[in-house]
Amino acid sequence: MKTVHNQQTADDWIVCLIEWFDLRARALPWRRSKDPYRIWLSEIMLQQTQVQTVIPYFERFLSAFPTVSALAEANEQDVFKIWEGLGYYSRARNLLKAAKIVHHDHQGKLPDQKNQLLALPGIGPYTAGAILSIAFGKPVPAVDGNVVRVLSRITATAWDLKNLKDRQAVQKVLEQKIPDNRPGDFNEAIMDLGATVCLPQNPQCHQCPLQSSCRANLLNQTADFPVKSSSRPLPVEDRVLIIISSGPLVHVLQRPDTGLLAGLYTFDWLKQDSSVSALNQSRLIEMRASPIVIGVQPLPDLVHRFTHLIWSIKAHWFQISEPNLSPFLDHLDSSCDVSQQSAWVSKKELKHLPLPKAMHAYREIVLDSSTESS
DNA sequence: AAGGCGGGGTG
DNA sequence: CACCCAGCCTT
Repeated sequence: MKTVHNQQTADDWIVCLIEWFDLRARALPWRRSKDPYRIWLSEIMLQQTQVQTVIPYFERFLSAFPTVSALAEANEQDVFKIWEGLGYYSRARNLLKAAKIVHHDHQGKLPDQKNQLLALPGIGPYTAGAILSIAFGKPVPAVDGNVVRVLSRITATAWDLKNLKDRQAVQKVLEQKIPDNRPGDFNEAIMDLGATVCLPQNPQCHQCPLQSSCRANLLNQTADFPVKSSSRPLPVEDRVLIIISSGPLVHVLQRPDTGLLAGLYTFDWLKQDSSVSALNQSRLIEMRASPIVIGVQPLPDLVHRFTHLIWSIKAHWFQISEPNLSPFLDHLDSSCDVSQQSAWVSKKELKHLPLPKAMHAYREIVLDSSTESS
């Protein structure tokens, strides 16, 4: 029968893919066991984050918090410190929240039901599918960016990575094709293929196990799939960073618990109620005029690019004679003058605070400077 | 449906 | 530079 024949050839790629995975699967730390906690942890870290970046973080996190219950007992600052530099810090916060829920409501065992997994903070459709298939052997697809790209090319369908409907369409297709016997391997195989062969740019079709069944390849149109929606230019924020130190103490701020870099620490920012640089200059001049200022030195400029905006940072280091911010309060960002969000810390303490990458170069400068005894 | 949310690899 | 990565959450 023609339809039957077409059906079989249309799915030939699944067998080829699994055979390829048996030969070429990457050896990754989280593939050494099926411990649901480890699978879960790896999938959270891997959200929007490349494998090579995650590996050292995964090992370190697991050493610090070997089990769900160990994590559930941890405090947020310790979790943030392990997570420092990995980005998307709400993942760490949600992971800790979820660990407490699993510890208290599920006897420390990650649930194996999709709705219960989706109810945990930080677990969405992709991560639930990955955990269900890899840790629990259930035939549920795990549709990430790689999977959309690979399926878009195999079927020559104009799916868009960012389109939720398109991800659901891919999910639907894969629900019909995922093998009951090896669902986790199937999901990981597609992702491995996407990460090592079916690359976003310049896919290596000559070494692809699916080259003879991939419609985009046969049409010589791999560049047309998936479709990419146009992106807007990133807004640039001009910021002036003020590092204030008094003897061995440095002043830091903890950011609010929502929004950009929530819960992490930075140094002070110059108040910027307008983008007029002349105003910045006058603020700096007034601050420098304070009698408690011992010296001011310029620090290197820095441009830090986020996903949705750019910080263009100019920085100055104020050394003052006493740990007292009051002469500066009119000129510093107002979120700093109240409560425990504002703190004077020693260099040793500074080393243990979670700081975003944008602050790391400045932290190094502060830590490297010899503590000058006046 | 759209935008916020880090940081890094790659051409 | 642009693109995008084993996405999720909020509005």
